[in-house]
Amino acid sequence: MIDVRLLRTQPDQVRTALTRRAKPEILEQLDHALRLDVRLRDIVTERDASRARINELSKEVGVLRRDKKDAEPLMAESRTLGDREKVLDEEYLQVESTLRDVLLRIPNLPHPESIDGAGSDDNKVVRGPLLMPTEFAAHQRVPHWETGMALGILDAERAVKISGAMFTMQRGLGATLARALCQFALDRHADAFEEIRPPSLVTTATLTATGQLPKFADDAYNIGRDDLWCIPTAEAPLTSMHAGEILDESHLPVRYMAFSPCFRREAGSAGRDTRGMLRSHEFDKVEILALTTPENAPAMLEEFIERVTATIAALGMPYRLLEICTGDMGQSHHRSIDVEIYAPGCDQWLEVSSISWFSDYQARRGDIRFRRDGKKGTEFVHTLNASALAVPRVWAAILENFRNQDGSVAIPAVLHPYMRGATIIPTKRQ
RNA sequence: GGAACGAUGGCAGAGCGGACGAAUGCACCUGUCUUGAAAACAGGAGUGGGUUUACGCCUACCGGGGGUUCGAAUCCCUCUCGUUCCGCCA
Repeated sequence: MIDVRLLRTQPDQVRTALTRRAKPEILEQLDHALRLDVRLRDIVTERDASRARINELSKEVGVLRRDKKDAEPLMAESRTLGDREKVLDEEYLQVESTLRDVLLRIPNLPHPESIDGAGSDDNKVVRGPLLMPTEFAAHQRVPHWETGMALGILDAERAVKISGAMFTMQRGLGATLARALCQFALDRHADAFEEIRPPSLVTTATLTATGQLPKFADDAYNIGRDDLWCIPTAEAPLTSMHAGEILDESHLPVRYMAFSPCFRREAGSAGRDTRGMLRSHEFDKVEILALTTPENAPAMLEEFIERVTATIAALGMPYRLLEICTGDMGQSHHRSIDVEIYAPGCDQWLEVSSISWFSDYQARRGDIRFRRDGKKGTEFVHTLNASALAVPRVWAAILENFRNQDGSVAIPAVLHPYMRGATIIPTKRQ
């Protein structure tokens, strides 16, 4: 959530920043919020004054009563004020919830260094491609779904039978490989991040804090009967761990990592990437996350970029980094960098990690604050997170990059420790 | 799922219609004392909102929401969560 005070005191600054997002309707929302804010403050002022008078009266009534004097006129005045207050209260609640709803839908201010652009075509490659061979062999130009089926490690048909379209299933060494990727990613960051195994179902408040709700409700699975949501990423539960808390500065940064399943309805993407492992309703991911002070956030972003890049590079596949432009950034994002791996079989750059800095946007929604040592008052923390590794796309890229001439697939050396001795996924006949 | 009890400041724990933002203890901060520390003594200290150039003033907050009342931490209703017991289960 953006800071309503900033909007109130520096409306032009906020307007200019959000204009960069290239979505005109945002500016209308700003004006709406501004109008509601004015009205809300009027109500609060009148309501507080009324309360003050009631408090005064009730004290006087107490005194008169004790002295056995007539207090009825004061009581009558108080009753009248009470009636008025009730009316104001109702309007306050109504205006306040409308304002909150409007504010929750206004996106974050982009970072000054984020590049301007209208959509994904304007994203800019800022590093790489690295580890890119001059050319790929013909046997690498086979899409992973064909290789996966041929090797018997991917069973898309049965996944569809069990769960419907856009679900997938790995078997045998394919399943082991998927789990190995998780274990590998977790181990890469265990030096600095506490491992969490969070719940996969969370409350509405939790998904609101990170920004998935209320605006993107259609993208998430809702368990209406119990008012719970399936997490689209571990970012949601990890961020909300400290919701409503005031942390000591000395405890920052807080660093967590988690393996979790991720559930996405993929509303609006029907027909896209339907084959294979590139887009599905459920997938596994290892996420890293930090809560930090505003001044330490840029360094944390750099650290996240280096950590994720090093993890991906260790797998030995071609990759590049993209700076996401203002028009393509997610609602909560202040700045984002994507890591993509090249998959020669389907000839696509696959997004396997998104590294994001949310400034205080999520912290304000989730009410996550910190207190500076020896200082009064509180400030909102900054949140950052990154996919350490998104399993299915990396899995797919491995099947394409490391496919041998005979159709078998070599397993990257860094994963060998997690593969029960396997170094290759052999063809069925072997 | 059933029953009982509970939820108060960083923690512990009083208060059960009026002077209660809330006793007391611990922890914390600042003084005095001390070469320094401890102890002792004195004092200070919560969060949000509104208003003010500012000192400040007002307001809300005793798990959440609603009600009764001139007035609610305190009475009533309701929800959530916790503990214990029973049932059921991985």
